[in-house]
Amino acid sequence: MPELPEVEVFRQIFNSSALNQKVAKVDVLDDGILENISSRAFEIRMKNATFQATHRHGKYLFVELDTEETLMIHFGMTGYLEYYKDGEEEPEYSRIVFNLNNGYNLYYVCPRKLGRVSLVEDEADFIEENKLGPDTYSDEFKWEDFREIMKGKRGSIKTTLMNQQLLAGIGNVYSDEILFHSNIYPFTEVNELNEEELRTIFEKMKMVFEQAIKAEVKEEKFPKNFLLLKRSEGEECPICGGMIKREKYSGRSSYYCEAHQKKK
DNA sequence: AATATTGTTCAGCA
DNA sequence: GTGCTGAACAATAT
Repeated sequence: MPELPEVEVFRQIFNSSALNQKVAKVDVLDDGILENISSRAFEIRMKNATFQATHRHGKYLFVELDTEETLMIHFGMTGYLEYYKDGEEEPEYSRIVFNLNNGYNLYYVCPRKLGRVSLVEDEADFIEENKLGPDTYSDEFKWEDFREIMKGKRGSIKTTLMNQQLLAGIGNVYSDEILFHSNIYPFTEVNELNEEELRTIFEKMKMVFEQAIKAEVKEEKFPKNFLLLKRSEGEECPICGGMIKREKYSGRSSYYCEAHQKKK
């Protein structure tokens, strides 16, 4: 479930491993992952490039190269990165292998092949072309911006939070988590929420992301009062002891506490 | 064997 | 234009 915190942790792992390394050779094992570029062109243009810097926007990871291009990585629902010394066994479901000059390999692994990788000219242009909203964990993203985005919206708060064109980075799991800590029922209409409730959602969003990144998105390191450890019908709410319910919405499961996230 | 899972995109409809 | 729903994409775990 690579949402904003997972991608941020992937970025940090990338920074402490592959950053500043030079690509000796790239193997594309499945060209269905590549977007707008052939595997042959990708392999040629990546060869001898050096990874210079990383940025994240929402669920997207960007790696600036020393060529005039930027590597764009999106993880879909099941993607992740692995970094192993050459000679060790290749992870199952590897789709792209970056052989590096330092004798290590960086693997883009994606069992369900819903991720996308591409080379783009410019990160800012990519964000604009894809009409992505502001990154919700950026320091530049303030309460006033959030309030402005929510103004006049009609749909449910959960769908609105997950709309990448409004806000970049929140998916199914973390939208549930944010609303859980905000004491708000996920299918409340945005226009039914008052300013105080919106403010709470904004604050909890920052808190949830900060905690998740601090925990390196490892289950055992999460605060014990997090819903994502209890995503199953009938579990006990770690905040109030109420019952955790599940509701299907457009093919996705939402979990919430019946007792402290009441319908309006 | 059937179902749930996860993110994005798109078609069809109100 | 906005928002909702379901389907499609892929492959696995239960």
